[in-house]
Amino acid sequence: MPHLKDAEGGYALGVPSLRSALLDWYQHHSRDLPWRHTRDPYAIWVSEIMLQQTQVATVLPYYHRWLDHLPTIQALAGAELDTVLKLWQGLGYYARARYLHCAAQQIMSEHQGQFPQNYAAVAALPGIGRSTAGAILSAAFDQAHPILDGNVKRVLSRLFALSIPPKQAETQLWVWSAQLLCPQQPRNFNQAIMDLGATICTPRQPLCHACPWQNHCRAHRYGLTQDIPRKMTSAPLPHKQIGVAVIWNNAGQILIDRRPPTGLLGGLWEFPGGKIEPRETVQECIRREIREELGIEVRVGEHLIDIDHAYSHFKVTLQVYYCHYESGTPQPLGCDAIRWVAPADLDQFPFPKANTLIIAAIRERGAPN
DNA sequence: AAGGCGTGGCG
DNA sequence: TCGCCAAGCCT
Repeated sequence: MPHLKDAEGGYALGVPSLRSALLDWYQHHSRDLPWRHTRDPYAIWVSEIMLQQTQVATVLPYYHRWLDHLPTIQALAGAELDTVLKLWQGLGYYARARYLHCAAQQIMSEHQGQFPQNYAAVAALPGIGRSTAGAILSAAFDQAHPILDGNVKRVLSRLFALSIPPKQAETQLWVWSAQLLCPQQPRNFNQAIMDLGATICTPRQPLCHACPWQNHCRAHRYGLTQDIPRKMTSAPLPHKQIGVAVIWNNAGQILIDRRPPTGLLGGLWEFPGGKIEPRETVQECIRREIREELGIEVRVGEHLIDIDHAYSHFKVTLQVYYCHYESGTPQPLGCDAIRWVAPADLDQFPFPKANTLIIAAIRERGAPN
């Protein structure tokens, strides 16, 4: 298959020359990344999961710390979920950590503790989709499976001057990625095309003068690199007001709860609270939420801090108040678990980012009067 | 099959 | 301050 057609079917690109140009470029311009120094499928798997929707610089410290604490599939499978989430704290998209944990246990029971080497078995593991399966199998075992991450989508969209958003052309992009993939050097080719997207074919101000595919690239030829890939228009994010309670008891402890095991921030600990309803004061909201979620009565005291935070699909303002426990026995009505914790022990639990700011504010303010 | 799902860096 | 974007997957 010597040539590829672009989206309109009107042009042809020479596959052998594209492959060799990219592989030659990669020989001198590859990034030195820690997961490229190993063939251990576990380490490569961990890196690929961490790298989903997350940049290399963010992943690096998490990657090293993770492998220090959980160096093998067996270690991960035997760890507590709290330990796993604590190692993941701050990386976001926490389902990734839950899937890693679950998949490790699955590998222990179904694959004798050995990471599977065939595509169907790998893609069947939770958290591993088509692209991550291809990335792991090509990186660890040099198997010829295509990948399609954000880098590859952007590179191919420009190479072929794709006129619609990549989201609407997934099938076409997969075909291009598979047809371009070099069957003799799948590991190097997949790593190379990702490096090309990360260092040359960047989202803004691509460095076309240094690109091995400059003379093949339709977007560059037509002066469209700034306009491709085309982006979907998105609605503005809703903004919610949340009342949050830092509830103290007479022993100087604070009440925290663990969120339900799935969904937003699933399995993480937090300070209890909830959405402020229309025509409701923050204080009323907090008393109501604490009654509904924990079954206890509290007195709302001094204001601690307001925290603005943006999630992937909405924004929040957390209005945080010190509260005092008054009556009732705390029960996990709207959550997974609850605990009274000394302020010094809060660090032991996995909290989402916005809640770590609350912990810092508690440390500054100290206990209420 | 769209929408849910975090966080940090950038212009 | 704000919106956009980054090595996607699951339901």
